[in-house]
Amino acid sequence: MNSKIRSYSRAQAAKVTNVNAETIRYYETCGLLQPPARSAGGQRIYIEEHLQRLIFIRRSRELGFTLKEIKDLISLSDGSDRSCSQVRDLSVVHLRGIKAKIRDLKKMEKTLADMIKQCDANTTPTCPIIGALTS
Amino acid sequence: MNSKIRSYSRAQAAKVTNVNAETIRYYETCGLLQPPARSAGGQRIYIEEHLQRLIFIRRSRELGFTLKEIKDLISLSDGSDRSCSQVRDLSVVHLRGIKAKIRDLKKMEKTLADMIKQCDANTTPTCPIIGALTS
DNA sequence: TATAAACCCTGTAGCAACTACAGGGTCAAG
DNA sequence: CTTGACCCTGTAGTTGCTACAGGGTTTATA
Repeated sequence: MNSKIRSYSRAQAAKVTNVNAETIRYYETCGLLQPPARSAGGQRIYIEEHLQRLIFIRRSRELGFTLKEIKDLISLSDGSDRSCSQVRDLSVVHLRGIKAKIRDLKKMEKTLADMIKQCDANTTPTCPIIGALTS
Repeated sequence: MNSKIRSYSRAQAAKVTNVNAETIRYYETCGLLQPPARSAGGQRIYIEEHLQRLIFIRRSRELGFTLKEIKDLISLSDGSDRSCSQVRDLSVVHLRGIKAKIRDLKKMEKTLADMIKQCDANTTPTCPIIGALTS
């Protein structure tokens, strides 16, 4: 027993999660990150749970989700008083959007891969990347 | 012959591309969209090429790319004086990022799909979505 | 062909999501 | 017990839009 909980300062949390230290504070004011405990002197003390959520937020942002959408997604897992059918409906909506994003990214992926192949073959690169997402 | 080029007002372009009319003007000031021809009265006249680029920009934004990154991607195809190896290197970098995004989205997709299945089975949803992108 | 509705122009101001100070307090290593 | 690295709050700046305001243009229609 006696398992100590590892804690982190803001700078440490920033380093581990790769989220800017100021941004961490911002997410707290937005209600995206639950306010952490404070030291006697008033400094924030983060734990693993905060780090996990920060990583989730960062990766979701990188995938083009808005903070509102991320709040929505988080609320699916934070035990808020939501009925099973509400969870289902919200999930279905987001799942549709995610599938569309995967489709678009795969088109881009193919276009770039082809472009690299062309370059490797030393043929003139026509680089038709715009076409990838217009059809 | 005598094939007429179909042209569009800003509002028409906005409707077709699903990009806000003000945003279209913004992209022009940013140098993301080439300035279109103007009517005698000074109003912008867009053609197909503009619409294609606008759709590309919108979809890329939805996928989390910054305007700078999009400018970069566009420059791969606009015949700028870039060497084949430069095109290759830029493509490789972006390809890596795109593959990572696809991986993350697939994790989210699986998590949400599982959640929906759970809900359909009427079991208590534990909704572990945060875990999806933390590992 | 007059005239009104619907659109466009530029410029500027507002919003979301950060990011970066300023001016001061806290903490821990030496 | 000091000194440097960090933290606090608040505010101001940046990016990427988005929405006016005040005026000109276009077009449908009477």
